[in-house]
Amino acid sequence: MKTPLYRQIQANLKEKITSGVYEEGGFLPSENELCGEFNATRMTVRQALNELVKEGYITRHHGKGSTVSASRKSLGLLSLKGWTEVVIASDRHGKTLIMEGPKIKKLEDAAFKPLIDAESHQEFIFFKRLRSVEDSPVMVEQTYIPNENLPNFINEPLLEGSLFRTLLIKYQIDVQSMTQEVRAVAADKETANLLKIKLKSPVLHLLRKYKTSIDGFFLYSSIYCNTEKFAISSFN
Amino acid sequence: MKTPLYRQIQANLKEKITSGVYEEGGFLPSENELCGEFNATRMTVRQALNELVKEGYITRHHGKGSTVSASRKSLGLLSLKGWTEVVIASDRHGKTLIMEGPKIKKLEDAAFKPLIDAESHQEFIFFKRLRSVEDSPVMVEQTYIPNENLPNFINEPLLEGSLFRTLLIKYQIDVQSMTQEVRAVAADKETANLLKIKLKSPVLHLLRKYKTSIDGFFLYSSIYCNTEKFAISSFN
DNA sequence: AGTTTAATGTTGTCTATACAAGTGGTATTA
DNA sequence: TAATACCACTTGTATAGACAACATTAAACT
Repeated sequence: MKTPLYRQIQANLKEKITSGVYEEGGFLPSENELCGEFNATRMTVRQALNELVKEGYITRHHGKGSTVSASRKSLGLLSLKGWTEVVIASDRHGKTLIMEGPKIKKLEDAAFKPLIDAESHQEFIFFKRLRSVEDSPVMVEQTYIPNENLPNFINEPLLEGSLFRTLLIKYQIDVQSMTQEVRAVAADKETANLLKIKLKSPVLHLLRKYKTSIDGFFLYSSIYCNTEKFAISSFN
Repeated sequence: MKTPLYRQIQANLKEKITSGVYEEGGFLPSENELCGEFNATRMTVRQALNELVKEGYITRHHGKGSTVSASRKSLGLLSLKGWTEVVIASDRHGKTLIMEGPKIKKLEDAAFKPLIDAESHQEFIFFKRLRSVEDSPVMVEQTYIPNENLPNFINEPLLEGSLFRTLLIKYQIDVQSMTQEVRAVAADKETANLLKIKLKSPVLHLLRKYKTSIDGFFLYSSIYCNTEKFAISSFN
């Protein structure tokens, strides 16, 4: 029932990366050093590092070492990284405006139906956030978080404005993977207003389901994104 | 210089999956059986299997075995799988119409510039294909393949109409990973005509760079996709 | 019959070790 | 000086084995 060692190492390193202990572009300790630090063998450390590669946090360099992933000109939103990390990593100035919530709400959005199993009866904590880069709005995100075992979540602000970081530090919930559906749609009136674009402009629509370290605990997110200035990038 | 054992196993299994030796939804041999078949240890076999998971070909089930990935209602195009595998896996009837090519062409499309290093002087084999599902056009794809060590490629048809499969079987080139940029754009005249949608309808634009088992051999692809009927899905 | 227990086969995690291969610096050599 | 050889350190690949956790089936026991 306890979390595997490599997951612990993974979460520990992720925390150090997102908190800035390991700087962007800088090197992580070598695998052997990490073995000592965590009392694990190299294969176990490597498994943790490979997970971080999959999530886009680090890059490995044969013969040299592992570096914290460098900035990318397009925002790496198709990867797992949360907004905050993405913006920091891309050397841009990002702002988040909370338009609505947090508040308790049922997940009635029909678009989510195919993603959800039996949990539709649940209550969720709801967010609606507008995110900008360099003062131009880029995306509108609606997030649904199951209202379970998250004491005081609604009342307290997010750590450094980051949802993922708050879940990791305050509640030991590590977001580990995601599935999503991607569409190009015409912006409706509200979305167009928020993003300051014309009605029916093409916007990217992302429908996401996040898997976490807690079994059965999923996050849901619906994102409308203006890709005129910033592309969305991904890598396998 | 020889390819690692786990890559060989990976390519071998991929071939068997795409050729139907292992049926969709069915089980692969167990890890221990594969160990015997390939004369490798379990860790090596597991590395091959994990790669196939990353590429979306198989799913692992603790205590049961690995199955060939089940059909998905939305087309899993954000994953690595090629069009042919995706359509087969989604139980739909897909057709591909070659609009232009194959022919020799330089890669002058400015959109690709940020993806390319020093290879812009190269000559490429060019394709333009229109792809339909159930007789409704879904995407237009322009593909650029370096014209190196691919004898007779232009003159002979693709194996079962699949580019990836042709490269794997005829030339032992295994497509292993991909980076891409994703945008929502308004359809231009030509694209709208091909996809049978209104001018300036929102379409998904994907700009891709595929990495292969041959060092320095990359494929490039520009895709316009109508997501009204079919969503694009991905998973990490 | 229905339930519990045991056995077996599967994937998941982890240890310990070894050698190959890429990188960068230092010492040696021509 | 300039090229070469060597060394130390890194990650990549692979072996061999062990135990844990999960799933399914068969056997044993009410």
